[in-house]
Order: sequence, then C-alpha cells, then structure tokens
Amino acid sequence: MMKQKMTRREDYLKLIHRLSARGEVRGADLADALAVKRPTVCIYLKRLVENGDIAMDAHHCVSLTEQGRAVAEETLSKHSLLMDLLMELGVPRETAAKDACAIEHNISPETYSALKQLLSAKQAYL
Amino acid sequence: MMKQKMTRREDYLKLIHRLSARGEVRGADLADALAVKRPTVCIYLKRLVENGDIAMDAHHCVSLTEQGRAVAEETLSKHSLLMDLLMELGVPRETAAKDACAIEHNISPETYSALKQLLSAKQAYL
DNA sequence: ATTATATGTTAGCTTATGCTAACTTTTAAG
DNA sequence: CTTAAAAGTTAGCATAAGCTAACATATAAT
Repeated sequence: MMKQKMTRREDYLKLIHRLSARGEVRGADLADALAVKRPTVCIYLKRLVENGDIAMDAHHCVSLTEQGRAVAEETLSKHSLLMDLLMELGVPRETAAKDACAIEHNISPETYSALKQLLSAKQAYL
Repeated sequence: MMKQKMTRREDYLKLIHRLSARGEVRGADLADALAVKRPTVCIYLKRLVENGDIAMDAHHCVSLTEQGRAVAEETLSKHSLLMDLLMELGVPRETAAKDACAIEHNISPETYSALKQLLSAKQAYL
C-alpha cells in the first residue's frame, strides 16, 4: 500500500490527532488549520482513507486508524523534541515552531535519538 | 523575480558550486549527481538562467552568478554546520549527510545561529 | 572527414498538491 | 416544514518536478 508519495500525510495525521482530543474532526476544521481550501482537503482525505490512515463515519467525522495514530504520534514526538530543543537553545517559540514543522518529516531515527540525548543533557543543567 | 516556487533551487546551486571547483560543469554531470534525467536538468537550468542564478556559455558550461553563488554558499554553510553537529552528536556520516540535505533548506537564521553556538560549545570540550 | 559516442533539447505524458466555480447535501433556524 | 447557512463534493484548471522517446548537436576516434 501507498505506492504514491504523500508529502503532506504527516501534516494531516498530526493535525487530526491534535484536533481529535477536542472533539469531532471535520474537513472544514482541517482546511482552516492547514490553510488550504475545502476541496483540497476533501480529496486528500479520500487518499488517507484508501491508505488506511483514517476512517470517516456517516457524518463525515474523521478518526485515525491504528496505523494513522502511530504515524501521527511519531511525528508529534519529533515535533515536540525539535521545539523543545530549539527553544532550549534560545530560538523564539514562533520560529522554533515553524522550523520544527519543516524539519520533523526529515529526521532519521539516529538523529532523533541523538537530539533527544542532547536535550536531556541540556535540561540536566537546570 | 522568482514568483514561482523552486524547491530544488538550492540543490542545483550547491552542486554547481561544488563541481565548479573541479572544472567545467555540464548538464550531464548535474543529472548524474542529482539522480535525475538530462531533460529534467535541461529544463531546470533554463529556469535558473531566467532567475539570474546561473549563466551558460556557448559550450553549455554552467557558472554561478553573484546571486547564485551567494545562495549556494549560504546553503553550503548550513549543510556543513548540520553535518558537523550531527556527527559531533554521534550520527553516522552517511545518515548525517542525508539528514543535513533534507533539513538545510528549512532552517531560519535564528536556528542557524543557535546551532552554530551549540557546535562551538560542544567542540570546546575537545 | 566520417562515423560513433556523448550531450543537449523538444514534445508529450505523469503525479502531487493546490485553486475556483458550481453543485449537492447536511445542519440549523425560523 | 421550509428556508438559510455550513459542509462536502465534482469538474476543470494550474504549477512544480519528474519521466520516456525521439531528435539535434557537439566531441572524440578511427
């Protein structure tokens, strides 16, 4: 499954995960948060369903599958780590968030654990 | 100029800069190094010319303009910093290179200087 | 010089992501 | 219940980056 590239996959799953905590997730919410139009979301959600990342009920409410949740959580943990680390290094929150979003999709497991260790070491000084 | 997105721009300029040090740069070299086909390079080079990043002489040899060189050097410095830092943190060279290539296009000036400082501090322990 | 190889270019297609305009379907008010 | 607002969907288009096949031109060998 997933022969095609889906470069925005993690963005959608991460967002759905976040929004799920606050209640029902609808396409319009995703469009607003991702700053894209509703038709764009509509089409992408179909692909995520086909890909087994999400499910949609009769009322168009979106939920993550096991697979989708795993990807979302992995992405979120990379995001948090990068945010925390950059802020620890003095990068302003807004900038750190922007950079973390761009970087999180592209760090290897090795880099992830190296950065995690680094952050622990840094925080040990508090 | 440059209304359009050119997501691979920095990759081309960085590579042209590197190859220039070793002699004439031709499209075929770029295609090999970027792992894309020649028509793809041919078309992209036209865009880089239009964009004022490179110039091409009568023998199709590519050279950077001032503007292109500036971008190339900026990208290279981000790349080196990321490589050095990741390796300092114990990430294997190959992996560090791959991650650096993916990340280098997306770090803000703030993050750049924060990481630079971090690297200096790390290296001070040697 | 003539052939052979390497390089460059064009045309036409593909995929991923995005858009607008128009339409349908829900949901919510009245 | 009937209408108005919100949400979802479809159709048709655009742009960025890539591909192959076919053709052109330049470089190198004989």
